[in-house]
Amino acid sequence: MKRVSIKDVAKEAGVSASTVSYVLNNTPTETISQETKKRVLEAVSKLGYVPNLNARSLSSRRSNLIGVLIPQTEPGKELMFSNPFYGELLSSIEYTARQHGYHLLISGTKEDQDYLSIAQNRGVDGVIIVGTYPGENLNALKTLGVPIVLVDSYVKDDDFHTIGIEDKEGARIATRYLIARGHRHIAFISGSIRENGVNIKRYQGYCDAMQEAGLPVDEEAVYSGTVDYEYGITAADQYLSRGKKQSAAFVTADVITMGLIKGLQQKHVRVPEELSIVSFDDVYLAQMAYPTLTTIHQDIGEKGKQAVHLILDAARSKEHHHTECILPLRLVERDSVCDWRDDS
Amino acid sequence: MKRVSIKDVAKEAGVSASTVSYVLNNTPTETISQETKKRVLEAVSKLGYVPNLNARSLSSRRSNLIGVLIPQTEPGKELMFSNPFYGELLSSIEYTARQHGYHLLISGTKEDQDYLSIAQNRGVDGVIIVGTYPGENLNALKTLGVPIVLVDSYVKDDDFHTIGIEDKEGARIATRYLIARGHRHIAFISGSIRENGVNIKRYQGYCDAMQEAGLPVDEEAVYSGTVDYEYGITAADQYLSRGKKQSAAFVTADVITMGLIKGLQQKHVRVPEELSIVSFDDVYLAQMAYPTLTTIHQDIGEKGKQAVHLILDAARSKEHHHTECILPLRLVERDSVCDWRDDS
DNA sequence: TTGAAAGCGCTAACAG
DNA sequence: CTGTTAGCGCTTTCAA
Repeated sequence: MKRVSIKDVAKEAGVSASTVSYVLNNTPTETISQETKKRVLEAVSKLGYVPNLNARSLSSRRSNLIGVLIPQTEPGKELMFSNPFYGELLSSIEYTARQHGYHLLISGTKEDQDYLSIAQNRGVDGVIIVGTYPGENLNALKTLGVPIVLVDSYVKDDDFHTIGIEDKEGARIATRYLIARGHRHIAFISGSIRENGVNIKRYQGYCDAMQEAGLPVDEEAVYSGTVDYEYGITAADQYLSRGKKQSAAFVTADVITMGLIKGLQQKHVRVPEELSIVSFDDVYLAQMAYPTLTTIHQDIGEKGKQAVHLILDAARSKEHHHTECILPLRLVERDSVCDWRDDS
Repeated sequence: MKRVSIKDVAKEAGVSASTVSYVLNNTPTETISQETKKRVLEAVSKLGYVPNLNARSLSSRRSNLIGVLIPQTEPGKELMFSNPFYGELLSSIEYTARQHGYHLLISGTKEDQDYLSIAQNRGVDGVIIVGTYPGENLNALKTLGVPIVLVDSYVKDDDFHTIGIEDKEGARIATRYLIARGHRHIAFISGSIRENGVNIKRYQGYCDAMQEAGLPVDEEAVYSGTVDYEYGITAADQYLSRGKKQSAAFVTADVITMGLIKGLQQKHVRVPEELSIVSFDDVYLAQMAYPTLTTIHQDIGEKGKQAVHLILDAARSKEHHHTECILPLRLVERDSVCDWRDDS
């Protein structure tokens, strides 16, 4: 029950505490004889010694901890996983971190909350921030002096590394695809369109594709709410009450699409016959859906992996050149789109 | 950039470091004058002081950290969130912990990995373990000397607190419901059936209900695999290759059911007309499914919340009486079940 | 009501 | 090649 400390090990092995430390950390500047090393290792396993990482962190100023900030989608909501995207991303981050001997300190965040202290508190070695936050909050984080990776944010700042995807291009591909299938009235349905967020880029891509094809962007065809299932249902209602004017929609998140389809089905509107949909993300939901979702695939696992690597690399090299990583996107064709045909 | 420490605050306020500590912790044994308190607080906010929790943990032996161990469903898989159940549970745990000033240290675990050290390392104040693990691994955790909560495990041990649901009863309710709807050949489809796991209880509940009704439990009607979408598809294939002998199935996880339905749809088997399904969990998937899932609802949010409370209470009271918390279940009727009618 | 001092467990110069 | 020493930032007796 009594914790065994480095001193106990030292005593057992008949060496000093620092020697034990050197052996355990493979300290490059010190060189220990095989004999001593062996004795120390034996003492360690005999006593079942496990280093106290808090103490280590105190004196060495590295914690092997990575802080992860996941946005709470909605202020009122307590759950951060209303979108499976976060779960998949977090999985990948956790796995990659663990491979490298790092642990994860996770926290959801309320908009108004000062998440700076969370990190500062624990002396994390780096912070991964998912989503878009107001700039002033981010600025406070700089004072931490550790690498910070922004996932899916277009905040440009030399002090932050970023990892994202070709949001605009993805939206363009999606929209073009619908146009190629004969659709001319195409809705854009997304979560909130915020400065430096992904949705504004996707909106631009959507507009670009429409304009390229000489199609007007109708104000009424643009739906914006929150990134969750419930909003999808709401959007379905709005679509119907606005007169069902589009034959296709580009939706910026699979989870919204799920709700949209559900909402439409409840009103006996068929997908894709009456509304073709190209979605975004390709989370596992996309295959579970009925119909399965034609969607812009992003490699969420890779996103998480790269985020961790950015932290580790930055921590290692100590250089402060900002790195930007953009992952490619591709369209996956499934069953939520059909050709447009004139019913009138 | 330079971290401000308690000493800086002390200097600024013209008091000693210990006084600052007293003020910040509201130490009950010490009593500080309003005047001093005010000066300290002013200095804190002026300097933007944030306590270093590692240091605090070192000297006070509490870390305000809760360790959470999430099983990696499959040895080969790197992702822990193949089942949205974990995401929802973790959300709730995180939220509750944060409300109480605790942070979460999460880790996936490989079966063979010694997750003891993860916790020991960081001096967590408690550990929440989700799922079933081999007993010997758990025993090692006892040496930590902190409260441990087992979620969804039937390991009985005075050193562990447990939180779970009425698995057996839930299965009984589900199976009885199918029987009441006229079904006589009912499949049981689940993840691996392990000692002390939930599925063995659910299997028992299934058997009980069958026997009560005088129905035989057919070996061939029992399918067991892994708790994921892919297995559901596999189970669909098996069901067909074994001759489609059952008119209904009780499936022990919504995520498996999703795969099952998909697998059946691919083979043009209709749900519920050809196979009625009662599922388990009622994760958000259940409503997204087509058809929506009739399923045994469990309150995942409550489960996470209680898990955290068990830790906090145990840490506070220092008593070591084992607490057991069992949450109720109920059937939610949706669209994946219909009455049996004789087609032959 | 406050401060001085010891120490939590570890690392990192610096000696030897 | 190894030990001594001095902290890391905080809490907590104990004394004043």
